[in-house]
Amino acid sequence: MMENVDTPKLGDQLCFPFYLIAKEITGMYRPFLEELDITYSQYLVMMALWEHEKLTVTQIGQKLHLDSGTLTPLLKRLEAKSYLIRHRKKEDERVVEVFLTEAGNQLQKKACIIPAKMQEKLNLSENDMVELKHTVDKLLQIIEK
Amino acid sequence: MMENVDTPKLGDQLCFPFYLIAKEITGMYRPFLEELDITYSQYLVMMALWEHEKLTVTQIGQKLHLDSGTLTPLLKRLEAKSYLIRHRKKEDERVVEVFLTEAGNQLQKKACIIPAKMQEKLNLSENDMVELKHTVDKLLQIIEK
DNA sequence: TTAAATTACATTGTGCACAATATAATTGTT
DNA sequence: AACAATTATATTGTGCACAATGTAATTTAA
Repeated sequence: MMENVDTPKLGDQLCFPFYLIAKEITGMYRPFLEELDITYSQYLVMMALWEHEKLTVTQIGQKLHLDSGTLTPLLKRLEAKSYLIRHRKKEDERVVEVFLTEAGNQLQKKACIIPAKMQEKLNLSENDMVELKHTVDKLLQIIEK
Repeated sequence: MMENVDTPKLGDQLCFPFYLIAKEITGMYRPFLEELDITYSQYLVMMALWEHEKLTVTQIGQKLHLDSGTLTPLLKRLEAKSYLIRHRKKEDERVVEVFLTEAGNQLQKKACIIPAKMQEKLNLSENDMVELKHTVDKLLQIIEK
């Protein structure tokens, strides 16, 4: 096993399965999210706002590991759909605060079914789910060291 | 645990850690791949070619789970760097064959160190590595059902 | 208190990823 | 042989993801 270590092969490495899984999982979300007219990344932002209601761009970036180059246009699209409002803070005009709107709050109710739908699609036992989450969180800690 | 199941939260779900891990891992490859002047996706294509030398666009797409909309421009960029050559098959002009060039073959020698460098960066025990690969491959099978 | 450094976003440019559509060649059917 | 269906790739358009750079506001320090 692992013969010919000096040739990088698709099947040998950890990176490729993770790349694939991330793609496949976001693909599995797509049909559900299309009904809400949002993308997967937009869903991540909305989840952050459902938990906090008001966040600065920097705070969202820290939570999602995204920079302003990604977030600024993404937030503008969510604002265009009126799921949130952006405006600069009075006390410090450098920071842009992002507020959940009523429409954004309503969206949460539609989104509630998504986790259950996904769990159904994945069809993992509660046990496998917990184990997998544990493994993955451990790896995340290592990576974020 | 898992209180308040009807609100999708970042921390509760499997999708977000996988999204993060995939991003972080490709980010870890970036400095090594920059030395070869290729991106992570281009590295995947090159790995496929190092194993086979000649592949059609469809075959590459099947291996990497990518469609022609992604592959065509990507392959053109690799061709511009002269790591591969594309041309249509004589017997069936619909299919484009992709050939590894000598420069592409030379690139493999530079790439050989990458897996070891990555393993070092991740700093996982051989045991953790095997266990993780097993978990991940199992999930991939479920997803690809 | 003014210059320098830092902070927070925005902008620009490159490169995926994928849906939808287009095009051209081949294959299958009658 | 002629037409329809299929196949393989290309094109177009949208939306991330991220590096590099720009800009304006704030903070720090001499």
